[in-house]
Amino acid sequence: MAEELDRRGQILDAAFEEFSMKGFKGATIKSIAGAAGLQSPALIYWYFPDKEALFNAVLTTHAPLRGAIEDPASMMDRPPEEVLPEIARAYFATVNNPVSQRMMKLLVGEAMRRPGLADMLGKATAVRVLGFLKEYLSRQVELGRLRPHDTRSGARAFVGMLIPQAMGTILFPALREDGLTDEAHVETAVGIFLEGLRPKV
Amino acid sequence: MAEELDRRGQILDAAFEEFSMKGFKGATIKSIAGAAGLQSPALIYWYFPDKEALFNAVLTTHAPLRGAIEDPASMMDRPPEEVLPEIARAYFATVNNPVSQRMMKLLVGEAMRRPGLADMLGKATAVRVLGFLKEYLSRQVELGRLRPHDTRSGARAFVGMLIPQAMGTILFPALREDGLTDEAHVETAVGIFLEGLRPKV
DNA sequence: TACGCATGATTGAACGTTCTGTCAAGTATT
DNA sequence: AATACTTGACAGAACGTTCAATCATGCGTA
Repeated sequence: MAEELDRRGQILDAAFEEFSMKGFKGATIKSIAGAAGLQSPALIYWYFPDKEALFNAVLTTHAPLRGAIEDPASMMDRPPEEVLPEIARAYFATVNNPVSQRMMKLLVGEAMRRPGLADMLGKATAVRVLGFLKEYLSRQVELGRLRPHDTRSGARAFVGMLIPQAMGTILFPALREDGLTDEAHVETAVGIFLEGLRPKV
Repeated sequence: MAEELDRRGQILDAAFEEFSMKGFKGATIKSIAGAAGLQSPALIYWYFPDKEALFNAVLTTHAPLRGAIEDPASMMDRPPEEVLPEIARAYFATVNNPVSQRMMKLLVGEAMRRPGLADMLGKATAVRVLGFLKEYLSRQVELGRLRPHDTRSGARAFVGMLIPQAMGTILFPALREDGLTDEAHVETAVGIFLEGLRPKV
């Protein structure tokens, strides 16, 4: 049978699903085994030493959470009118990816109770993205394409502007009821941001 | 003894602490009883029918989560240069309140796995705040104090700009390492927003 | 004042269930 | 026959919850 080929992968997939839906405590070895189509939960212990190890394996397998920024270096000198919408669209693309959605739910839900995970998540994602954006904004200020400002703040402001719309897809469907599309939001938000930082003449 | 007066309150406080730290599944009746200084977990069942009811009681007692907006009606006609920083500061004030922090951790952590709670949270908080802001921005456009734009987007952008800085205090301490203060961020972010929506001459 | 008693509050022990993790025995494949 | 994998049964602990028994307190009655 083709589907029996990778038992480990089967278990990992089921565990990912279960953990992201119910959390670490809420998902049980039995429910994971059931979701994986195993006849006995004991089989999980053949592939993983314990529940915690399975959880970590799930985390690291799906970990990449590809940075939305493809080629940081090449972006540095391109104008913000091009780069910022690109970043925003890449951001919404990952947010709309079902696998990424599950991963975010899992990470955020669990990070609340695992300071170590929160720290990792913060450093790996937030700091890296904000860090790049800060560098980029500073460079654009240098080039005279943006008004001088506190780029730490600018970076936060830019990614932040996208967050409520993203939360609408992940967590609060009620937010989407006014019908604002991602694309429309990108245009307006990026417009406000660029206009707000346009160099004075 | 004064502290023995309100057993129910004692249990609620302990449960709030435990639930917010460990989540619904992670917090046990025994650990809550211990935190409340009870000799026996059984006593909890004198005051609450079961664990779920205790959880709901915690939620509703601490529920208010006071809207950061004091008097919506009076704000509508005041200029954005005044109103927006006020809202932003009120926002950071609640974010820096330890009780609110615990409540947010509890709500966010649990909302990931309780669609009903997520929906309530979305409607009660997000939609209300965004709704008010949208109205306010529309009114200011009407008054000619802001450039015409999609105010659904504008509202999201404004509250969003504050979120990354807020996450730094609640979830990702690593974010604060660059030393940006709330006040500095409010000034820069509000500045970008206002400049970005300044009416064309 | 003294006594019997109702009532709310509290306790330790116990119950049934569910959980993680183990084990010996099995099957298939090489 | 040896190895890799799979299974049902099971041990031990922890879980939420129940229960009978106890305590403290105040009230009515003699």
